[in-house]
Amino acid sequence: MNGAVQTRRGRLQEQTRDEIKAVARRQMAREGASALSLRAIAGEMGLTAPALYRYYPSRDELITALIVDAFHALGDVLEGARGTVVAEAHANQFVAMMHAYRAWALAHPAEFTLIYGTPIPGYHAPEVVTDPAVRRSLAPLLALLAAAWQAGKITPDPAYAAPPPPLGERFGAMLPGAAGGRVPTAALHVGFVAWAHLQGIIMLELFGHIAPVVGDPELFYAFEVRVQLLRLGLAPPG
Amino acid sequence: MNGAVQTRRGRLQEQTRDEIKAVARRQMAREGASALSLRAIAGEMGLTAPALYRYYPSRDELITALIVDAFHALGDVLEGARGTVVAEAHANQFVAMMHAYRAWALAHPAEFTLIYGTPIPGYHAPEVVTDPAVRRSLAPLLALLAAAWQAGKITPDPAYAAPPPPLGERFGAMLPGAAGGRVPTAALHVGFVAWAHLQGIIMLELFGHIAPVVGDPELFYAFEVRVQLLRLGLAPPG
DNA sequence: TGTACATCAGTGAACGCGCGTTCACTGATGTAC
DNA sequence: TGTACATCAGTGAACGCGCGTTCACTGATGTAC
Repeated sequence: MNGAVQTRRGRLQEQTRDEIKAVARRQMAREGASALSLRAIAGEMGLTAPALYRYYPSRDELITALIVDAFHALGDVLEGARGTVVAEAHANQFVAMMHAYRAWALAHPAEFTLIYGTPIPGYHAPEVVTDPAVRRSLAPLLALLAAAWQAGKITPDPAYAAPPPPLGERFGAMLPGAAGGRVPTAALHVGFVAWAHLQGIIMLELFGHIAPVVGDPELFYAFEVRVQLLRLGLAPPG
Repeated sequence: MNGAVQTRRGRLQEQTRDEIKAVARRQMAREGASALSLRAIAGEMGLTAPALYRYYPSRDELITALIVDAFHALGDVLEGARGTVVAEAHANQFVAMMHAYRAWALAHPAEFTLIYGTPIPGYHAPEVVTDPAVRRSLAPLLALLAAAWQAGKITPDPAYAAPPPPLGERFGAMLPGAAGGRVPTAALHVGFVAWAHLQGIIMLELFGHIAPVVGDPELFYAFEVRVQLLRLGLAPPG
């Protein structure tokens, strides 16, 4: 019985699947996410295109795998950044995570574009597969939010004191079941907006719309990260 | 001499060029900006592909024309929205313009994506041609900012009181020569950030990352527009 | 330990498709005298 | 007003390319007795 422990062939399969994804990522980095081509990947691996069908049933499923991987990579990076800062320094954790977020996006533009850029024409991601990956990617940020709230370190910007009720209801569902200390709507709202703000700026920077205006995108971004600390009411780091 | 006044053939030329662009826009709306194809456009017009070379020397030049048009369309929409509100009501103008901005993006996702989405692989926009169009698209917003400042209606959020010097220098160059009443750095900074914020949210919404979280993107956006009024220190509309 | 058999990775040819661009051409439209 | 000529829009065939996917196949790897 070839049960939980992997058989030799199984290991090789997985290894090749990983190599395919690695080559695909390299190729996306060069040509952009939408230029992904099975033939080119196979060529670079010294294989013929049909061989790839042993590993992925279609181009779309390969794309899905790359998307899932990208979300997980982002989540790992955020978690890693959080780990470099002592647990009590919530503001410093936020700063570290959001800088890691941007750094990852700049270092892996194709993967970032794959998950947050223009959807690839003709491809539609199966949400059942994608959804857990999305959640995982943002889990470290939500965990920080919940921890900081529980520690009494969050005082949402007054502008978010009373969001209209329909928004309030939805934000309540953001945190997984028992994830946090009943984080209130305003904190979730302002947290989501802070993420959207920085995420939006990163997209704009990546597509060339920030640098021409501000000159130094890194400095601009760092400033905005600190502004988000104010919005969250997290004391800025010393 | 076929001087400034157009010859008959010239008029027909321009008419056909416009039709090509219109068909291209329809096609982008269906298949996405990167699926733009000369053969498909020609087909839909009842022509063969080589015929298009009478009107555009290459696919890339057609794309450039579409980009320039999109920026101008956006600028026109903003200016139009501004015109629907009395000149003294700066806050109301801002609200009207930013809602028109989003409405245009949602109504013309392909054109919006063309100018603010993932760059089309293999295409690089000639900045000399593109740059004036970009400026034109944002001119109405900058004009509003300058007018509101001159009227003493702007009090930038304290967070933007003292941006780091390198940013300050750059923002000074945003306004064209004699455009405004010496709008100070802080106002330009907060204005640019307000634009980036809303622009980023629109991109996120368009690519499907807002609705799943907030339920009602329109409500969410309207809330954020009003928050930007606070950041600008523009009294919110009654 | 050795043999017979099943599994499976990878090949090579082919299908049918679409792409941008070039070229020599036809036939209609406009111009000059 | 009529004729000769130049201009130019559009055609059809072709070039060379790349794509995802299918199919019957070969040959190596692993398995069972």
